[in-house]
Amino acid sequence: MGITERKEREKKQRKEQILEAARRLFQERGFLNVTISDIAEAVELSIGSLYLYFKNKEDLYAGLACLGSQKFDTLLDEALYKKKKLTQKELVAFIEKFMRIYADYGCYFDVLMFNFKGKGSINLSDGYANTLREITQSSLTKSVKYFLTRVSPERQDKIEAARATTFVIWALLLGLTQVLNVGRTEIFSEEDVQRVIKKAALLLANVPPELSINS
Amino acid sequence: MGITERKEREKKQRKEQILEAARRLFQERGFLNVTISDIAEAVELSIGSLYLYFKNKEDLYAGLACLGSQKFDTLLDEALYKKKKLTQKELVAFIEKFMRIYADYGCYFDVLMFNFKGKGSINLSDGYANTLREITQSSLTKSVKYFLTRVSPERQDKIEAARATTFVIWALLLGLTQVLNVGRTEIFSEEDVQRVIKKAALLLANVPPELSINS
Amino acid sequence: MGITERKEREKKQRKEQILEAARRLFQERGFLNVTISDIAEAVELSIGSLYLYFKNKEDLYAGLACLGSQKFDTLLDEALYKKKKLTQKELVAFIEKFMRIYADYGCYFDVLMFNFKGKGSINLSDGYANTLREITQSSLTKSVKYFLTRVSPERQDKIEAARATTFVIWALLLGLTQVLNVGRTEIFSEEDVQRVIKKAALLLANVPPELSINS
Amino acid sequence: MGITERKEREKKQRKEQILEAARRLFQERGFLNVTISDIAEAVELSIGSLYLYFKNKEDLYAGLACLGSQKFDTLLDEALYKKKKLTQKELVAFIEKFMRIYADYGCYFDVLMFNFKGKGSINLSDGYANTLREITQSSLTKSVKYFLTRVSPERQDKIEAARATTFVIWALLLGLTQVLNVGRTEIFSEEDVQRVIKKAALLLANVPPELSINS
DNA sequence: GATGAATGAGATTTCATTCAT
DNA sequence: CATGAATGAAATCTCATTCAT
Repeated sequence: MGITERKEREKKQRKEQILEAARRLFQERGFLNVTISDIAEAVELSIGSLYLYFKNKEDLYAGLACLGSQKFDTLLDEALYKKKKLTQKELVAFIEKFMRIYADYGCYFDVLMFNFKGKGSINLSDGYANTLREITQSSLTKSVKYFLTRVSPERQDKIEAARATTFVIWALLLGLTQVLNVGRTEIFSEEDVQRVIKKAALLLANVPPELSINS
Repeated sequence: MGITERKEREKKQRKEQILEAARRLFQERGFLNVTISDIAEAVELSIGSLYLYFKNKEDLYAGLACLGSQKFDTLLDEALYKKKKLTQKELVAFIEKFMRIYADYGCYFDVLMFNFKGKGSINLSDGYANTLREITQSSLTKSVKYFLTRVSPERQDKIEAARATTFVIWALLLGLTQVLNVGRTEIFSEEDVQRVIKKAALLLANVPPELSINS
Repeated sequence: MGITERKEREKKQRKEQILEAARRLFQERGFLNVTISDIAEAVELSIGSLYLYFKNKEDLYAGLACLGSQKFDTLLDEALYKKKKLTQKELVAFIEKFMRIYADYGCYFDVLMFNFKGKGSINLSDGYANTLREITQSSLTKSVKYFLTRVSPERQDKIEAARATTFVIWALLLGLTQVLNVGRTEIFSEEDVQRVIKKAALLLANVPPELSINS
Repeated sequence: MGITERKEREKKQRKEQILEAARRLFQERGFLNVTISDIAEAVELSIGSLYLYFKNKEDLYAGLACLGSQKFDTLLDEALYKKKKLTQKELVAFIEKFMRIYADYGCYFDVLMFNFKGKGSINLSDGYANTLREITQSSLTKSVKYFLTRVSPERQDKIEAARATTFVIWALLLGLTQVLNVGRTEIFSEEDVQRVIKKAALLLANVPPELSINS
C-alpha cells in the first residue's frame, strides 16, 4: 500500500522539479525565449515526458503562476502577522524581501500579467483559474484586514477605504519591481536601489491612518 | 532637393502609420498574438513593404517603444511645466490621464519591459537604442528637476534624493496601471478604480518635501 | 497439465475482454481517436499488460477484424441454415439484424477496410491473416452454397454465377450500412430507414433464380 | 487589372494541384499513412506553403471531399440526363464508370465516411460542411427525380418510394466499390469483377417499376 | 506476470524573413 | 518602390512501444 503513495509522492516531486526548472529558465532568459524543449532539457526529461505532467504549455504556465502567488502570499503572512503598524525598518526589510522574491519568482507574475494582457492569449484551464482566483482573494483579504485593524478597528465600515489603500500599496510594490528591474544595470547602481527602497518605505510608512479615513 | 525632403517626410509618415497600426493591434490582442502579417494587413501594405520601413520585427518594436516614451514624456511636460506643487485635484487628473494614456499606449511599455525582461531577446539597432536612452534620460531629468526645484532649490546636492523620489513615483504609476488593468473587470468596479486613484493621489501629495530631504 | 489449460483459457478471456473494450471505444469515438492508452484504461489494465496479449497495435486490430467476421458469419448461419428461399418478411428481419449488428460491431469491418485500403498499412501477423482468410472463405462458401442449392441444384456448373450473386448481395448489405449510417440523423428519419430496408429486401427477394442462371 | 485576375487564377490552380496530389497519395497509400509532409513533397512545395492554401489538415480533407462529391454528381448527370430507363448495357457501362471513378476518386468518399464515422473526428469548417450538404442534396434530388419520372410520372405522390429506391441503389453501388476493392487482388479475378458488375446491373434493371410502387 | 513512466520519432502548425516578379 | 508567395527553422504536441521495477 506504500507503493501507491510513494509513486504519488514521486510524481508530485517531478512536477515540482519541472516547474522549478521552468522558473529558472524564465527568470534567466525571459518568459518568451523559453521553449518546452528547453525545459525538458533542463530537467533531463524527454519532451514527451513533460506532457505526462502538464497537458500543454499553458497548463505549465498556470502551474507556475499558482506557485508564485503562493510564495507572495506567504511573504505577506510573515510580514503582516503582527497586526500592528510596521516600523520604518521593518518596512524596508519587507520591501527588500519582496524585491528579492521577485528577483527569483517574478516570472510567475509575468506569466500572470500575460494572461490578462493578452486577453485570452493564455487561457488557463478552469482548475488553475480558480486556484489563482482563490489565492489572490486570500492575499487581498489578508492585506485589507491588516490595514483595517491598524487604522481604526472601531470603524469597520471603512472597508472600501482599506481595500483601496491595499491596492495602492500593491501597485507601488509591483511598480518598484518593474522600475528597478528594468533599469537595474543601465540606470541604477546598487546604491540607487537602496535609496529608492528607503523612499518607498517612507511613503508606505506615511500611508495610514489619515489616508484610510478620508477616502 | 525638395523632392528628397518630401520623400523623407512621406517615409516618416508611413512609418508612423505602421507603428500606429501595430500599437492598436498590440493593445487589442496582446503583445503576443500579433504577427507581422497582421500589421501589414492593418496598414493595407504588403508584408514585403513593411520591411522597407523596418529592417526586422525588433526594429518595429523599438520604434514603438520610442513613440510610447515620447507620449509619456509629453504628458510629463504638461503636468509639470508649472514648476509648483500640484494640488490634490491636479494630481488626480494627472494620474487619470496617465492611466488613460496607458490604456491606449501601454503596449509601448510592455514592449520595453519585454526588452529588458528578455535580457537581450530584442536587440535594438543602435539608432533606436540611443533614442530610447535619450528620451528616458530626458524624462528622468525633467522629473528630478521638478522635485528638486519644488523641494529646496538651494540644496542642489540633494539630487540623488530627488532621483529616488522620482523613481518611487514612477513605480507607483506604473504599478497602478498593472494592478488596475489586471483586475479591472474581475475585481474592480469603476468606483473602486476611482477610489484607488484618489488614494494614490493622496499618497503622492504627501511625498515631498520631507521625503526628499531626509533621504 | 490442467493448469496450462486454465492459463490458456484465462489468457483467451483476457484477450476477448480487451477486444470488447476496444470495440466499444472504436464504435463510440471512431476508429481514429482511440489510443492504446484509452483501451488500457477501459479494460483497467496497464499499457504494458496490453502488450502481453497483443504484440502491437496492428495485432489488436487484426484480432478485432476476426471477431467481427465471426459475428457476421454466425448471423449468416442463422439466416441461411434452412436452405430454402427466405420470405420477404424473413428478408426484412435479416437485413434489420444485419444493420443492428453493424451498429455494434461495424468497426470490425472498418478495420478490415482500412487494412485493405491502406494497402499494407496494417500488416497482419501471419496467424491473424490466415484466420481472417479462412473466415471470409467460409462465409463465402456458405453463401454460395445457399444460392446454388436454392437456384438449381442440378447445375453445379453455375458456381461462378452463384458466387457473383453472393457478392452483389454482400455489397448491397454493406452499402446499406454505410448509406444509412452516414445520413442517419441528418437525412433519414427512422421511417425512411424502414422504407429503405423494405426496398432492399424486395430487391433481394427478386434476385434468384433468374439472376443466377442467366449470368 | 489582368494581374489580379491572373494571380487569382494561379492561386486556384495551385490549390487544385495540391488537392490532386493529395488525392493521388491517398489513393495509393490509403487515407491514413499520408502526412502533410508527403503532400508538400508531392507538389514540390514547402510544408509551410501548404498552409497558405489550406488553413489546416481538416480543411484540406474537406476540400477533397467536396471535389469528390462533385465528380460523382457529374457522373450522375451524364448517366441520367436521358430521363428514360437505361438498358442493361447502359447500366453495366454506368456501374463500370462508377467503379472506375471510385478507383481514382474513392478516397473522397473515404474522407467523407471518416467524417461521419468518427463522430466529429474530422470537423469540417462550416463553409465546407454546407457545400457538401448542398452537393449531396443535389445528387439526391436528381436521382429521385430520375426514378420518379421513369417509374410513373402520373404518381408524383410516390416521392418517398422513389427516395428509398434511390438510397438502395446508392447503397448497392457504394457496397460494390467496397467489396470489389477489398478483395480485388486476393479474391477476385478481373473476370469475377465483370461478372459481379453484370449481376448488379441485372439487379438494377429489375428494380422499378414494381419496386417503387408498392413501397 | 504486471506496471506505467519514459521515450523518440514524427506529426501538425506557425511565422519572420526573403526574393522573383 | 511594391508585392505576397514561398520558405525553413523551430515550436508544440501525440502516441505506439519499451523496460526497469
